[in-house]
Amino acid sequence: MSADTVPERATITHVAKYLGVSKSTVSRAFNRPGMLLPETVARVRDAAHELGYTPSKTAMSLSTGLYTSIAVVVPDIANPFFPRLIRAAQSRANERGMLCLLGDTDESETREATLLTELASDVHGFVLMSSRLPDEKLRELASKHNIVLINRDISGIRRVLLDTTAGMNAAMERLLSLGHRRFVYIGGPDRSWSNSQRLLAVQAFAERPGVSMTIEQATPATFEGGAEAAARTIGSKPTAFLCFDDVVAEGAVAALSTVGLRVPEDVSVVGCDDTLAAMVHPQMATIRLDYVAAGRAAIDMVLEPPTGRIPREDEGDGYLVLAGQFVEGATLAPAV
Amino acid sequence: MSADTVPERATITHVAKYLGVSKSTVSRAFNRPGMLLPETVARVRDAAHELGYTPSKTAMSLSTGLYTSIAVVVPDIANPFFPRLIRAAQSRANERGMLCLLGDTDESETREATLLTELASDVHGFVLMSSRLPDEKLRELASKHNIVLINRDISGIRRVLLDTTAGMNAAMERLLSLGHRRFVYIGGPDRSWSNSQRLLAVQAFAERPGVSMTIEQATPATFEGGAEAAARTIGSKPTAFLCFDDVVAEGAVAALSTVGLRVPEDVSVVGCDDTLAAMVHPQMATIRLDYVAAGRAAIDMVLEPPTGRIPREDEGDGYLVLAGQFVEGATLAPAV
DNA sequence: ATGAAAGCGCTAACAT
DNA sequence: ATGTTAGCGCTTTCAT
Repeated sequence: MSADTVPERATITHVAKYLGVSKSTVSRAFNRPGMLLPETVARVRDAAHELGYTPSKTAMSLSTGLYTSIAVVVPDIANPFFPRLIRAAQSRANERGMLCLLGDTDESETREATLLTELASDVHGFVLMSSRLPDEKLRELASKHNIVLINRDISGIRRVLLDTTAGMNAAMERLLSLGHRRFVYIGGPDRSWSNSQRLLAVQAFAERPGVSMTIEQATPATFEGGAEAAARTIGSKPTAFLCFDDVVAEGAVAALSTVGLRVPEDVSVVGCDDTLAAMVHPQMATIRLDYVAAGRAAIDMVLEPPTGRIPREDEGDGYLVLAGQFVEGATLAPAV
Repeated sequence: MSADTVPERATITHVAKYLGVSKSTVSRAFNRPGMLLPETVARVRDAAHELGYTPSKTAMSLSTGLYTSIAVVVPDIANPFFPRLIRAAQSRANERGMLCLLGDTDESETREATLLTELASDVHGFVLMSSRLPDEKLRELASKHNIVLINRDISGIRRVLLDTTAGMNAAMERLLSLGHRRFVYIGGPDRSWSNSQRLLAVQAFAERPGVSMTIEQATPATFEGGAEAAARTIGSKPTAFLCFDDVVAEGAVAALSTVGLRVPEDVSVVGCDDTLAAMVHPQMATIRLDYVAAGRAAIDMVLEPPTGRIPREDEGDGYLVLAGQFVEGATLAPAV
């Protein structure tokens, strides 16, 4: 416990010498035990255990050209949208014998690009969550590297999409049946795929006869941004708020309360992504996403082509849409 | 974009041949540019750029014995306590030219131990956040590997502690001055250092004359667990709740509301860790932690001894306590 | 069934 | 200032 030097790490050579066998034998005892006498395998394994030998993945990778980690890249790990996705990815990666290298780009495009090229020669592939890179850049990168996208819809690049359209529609339908007519949508990041997708659903809904829809953007898409955006919409006397995500939605609840409007008695509020909804009071109506399936699928996609082959554009494969589901909450009530 | 094969990755040899120089020259152009003619450096860099050459960290590590990633290990990345810590660590690691390998152990002791030994030969060191391993096991591992702990207090092992004692005391003092006398503490995970620490503060406070303290445990330490635990304490007619963390606190708020008690009019509630507090309404009083300092410090500690030297037990060094701060919220009011 | 030797991409003495 | 060589820990032909 108070050693001043780190004990030398046991290598394959140590084990080989210790046993008086060749390095190949030791290697095979782990990778191709079938090639060896069962008894030899046992002897090697025992010795390895005794000496505390663990194969160096670094050396293995260099020798085989096969890499054991997958880089998972996110714009901001503290955004509650990502942790569950990451957990699912990491868990699946482990099941498949892989490690996850985490890259937080701090919302920076250049940081993301740098990360990609720097890591390219040392990972099996990439899972890019909500990438901030432009389409063309992503296309270029995907042609060189093994890349899977989450929540970016670019044809020709393998991707998994957490689609909230159906969930949003269900939520709006429900609000309509509760008598709501004057809606507000508090949007999120401009360039984000999730937001454009949600916006589309909302705009289509706004075409309904008798429905009015005020659109405001939360900048940034945080609690405070949501609160400010919500405050700006109060003039339109809305009775129902749809929000980019749960955090923005909580901000809206706070802003409404500030001007004396209670949720759900006076105004109904719906969040999205189910990040906070189940951990707040009153429980928020939201759109639930299948984070586990998404994270798993992304990892399976990166692992699928042993070589980082990119599917041709016309292939239906390499493309997965997971539909989010509307879940009721205590933030919903009949329109006043 | 629809290539069926991955283009061969450029290596140092390609660049060397392309330029008609030796591999050493290419290597030096990147690592010891001072040794070369400025013009040579430029030529090499241009060629490298042209060929799309990026040095392989894998090869570099194998050659130098220096590893470029730090393993960050957490029991559950979806627990909101960790993401900000991870972000800070990852950001600091980047500043120092390092990568973060993420390990989510899914609360499993064995998984954690396995991860440690498997990764040991391929990373520079480990940051173990809220490790679930027993003290002795941790001591043993720390004697072999370069390990830094977050929120585990084991003498002889370098560690950073997010101490909430002062913050809890301030919170309790504040509640006392608001006239509260009948308290409840909803505790968290049994074996957790954070919980024992909080429990200690609470128990000391309970000694105050006139103060009553009911202690109940949230199992698990989630929204639901918090709600159930809170419900069990209502018989003691408490007016103030202290909770293991913000999530548990929100659960308590929900449970109180179920029995018709409003926060803060009837009961005051204080959370901990500031994970949710600023994103919910009403804003929760909580103990704010310096996640950035903690994450940074942990990385700096792993990086500090170029060799993974463990400080002797009597060294004051390798030990950092960061005191959390009580922050007011809208969940506080005078006792009824 | 096992061993010997070459090589993965890079760095670090040791020349020159 | 640059080139040569050996070697990091492992896998993989190719022998035996």
